[in-house]
Amino acid sequence: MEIRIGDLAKRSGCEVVTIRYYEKEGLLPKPARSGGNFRLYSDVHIERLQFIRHCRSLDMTLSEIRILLGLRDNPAQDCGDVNALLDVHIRQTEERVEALLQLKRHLLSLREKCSGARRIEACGILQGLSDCDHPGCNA
Amino acid sequence: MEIRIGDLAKRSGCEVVTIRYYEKEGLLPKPARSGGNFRLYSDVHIERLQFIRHCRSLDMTLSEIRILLGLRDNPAQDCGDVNALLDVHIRQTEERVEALLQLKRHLLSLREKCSGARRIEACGILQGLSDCDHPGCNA
DNA sequence: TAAAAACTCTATAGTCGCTATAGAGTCAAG
DNA sequence: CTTGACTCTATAGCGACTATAGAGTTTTTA
Repeated sequence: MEIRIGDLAKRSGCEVVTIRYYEKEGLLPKPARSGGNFRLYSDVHIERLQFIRHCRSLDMTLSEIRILLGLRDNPAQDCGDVNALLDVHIRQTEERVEALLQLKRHLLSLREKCSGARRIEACGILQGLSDCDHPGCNA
Repeated sequence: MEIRIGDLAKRSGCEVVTIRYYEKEGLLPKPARSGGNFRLYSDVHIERLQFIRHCRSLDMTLSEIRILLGLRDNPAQDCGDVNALLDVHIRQTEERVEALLQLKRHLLSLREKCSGARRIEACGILQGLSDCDHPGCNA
């Protein structure tokens, strides 16, 4: 059963252009072509694209996904590398959550500096933004 | 007191190229030039760049910062817009934290599928990544 | 004083993961 | 047989930088 790119897009929940982009990036192998030069995809492509999209939904980068696909294509290897990649990814996610929570605390404290509407020149928020406290800044 | 771009970079904790980029983007006004065509910055530029860097450290986009700078340059206006911009930013931050926590839960459950090192073809993680459960995917 | 090192200049291309556009070709239904 | 939906390639744009090349300027060192 061979399907065209539009059907593959619907099945996988991503855009036609994105599929062509994955092909250009070497994540999806080049499919067969019809007489009119349309791409024809088979089950192998469908499953592989779903794998890619699932990884993307987990916020993995395309180069991480490239690595996982490479591992997947060599099934006799040890899967310790897969675990390691995932562990790194989990740790990065935790770090980003921490950074964002810190950021939010900072934003909330800034927001408290202006209680109501007044003139810009008296606004505590803008004044708070001028005071420099970020790393590397020697003001 | 006029300083050159390298000193401004050190003071503000950002790179020389970034300062030139901000100038090109209209966030920093064009500075005076020395006889040898070097940029010469004054206190006004220093303070403005610190404002920009502080906003960036709060993860604001350059267009948000452009708006804040515009408000700052018109001090007679009402500062309700500043508050509104910040409120939107805080809400976006909360949403991103929520999304990342969800993501982390997903990654952790995936990680549990592989307890130790075995052959790739038996690895529960890669199999978990093939099962498709993300929105829009009809697999 | 001259050479070397450090700094600055402009202009251009690359990063990532797409998204958008233009202009042409292919195919199925009315 | 024409309309409309689909597909093709190639190219440019997004945001916020980063990197590079090649030239000019200033400061330090010998």
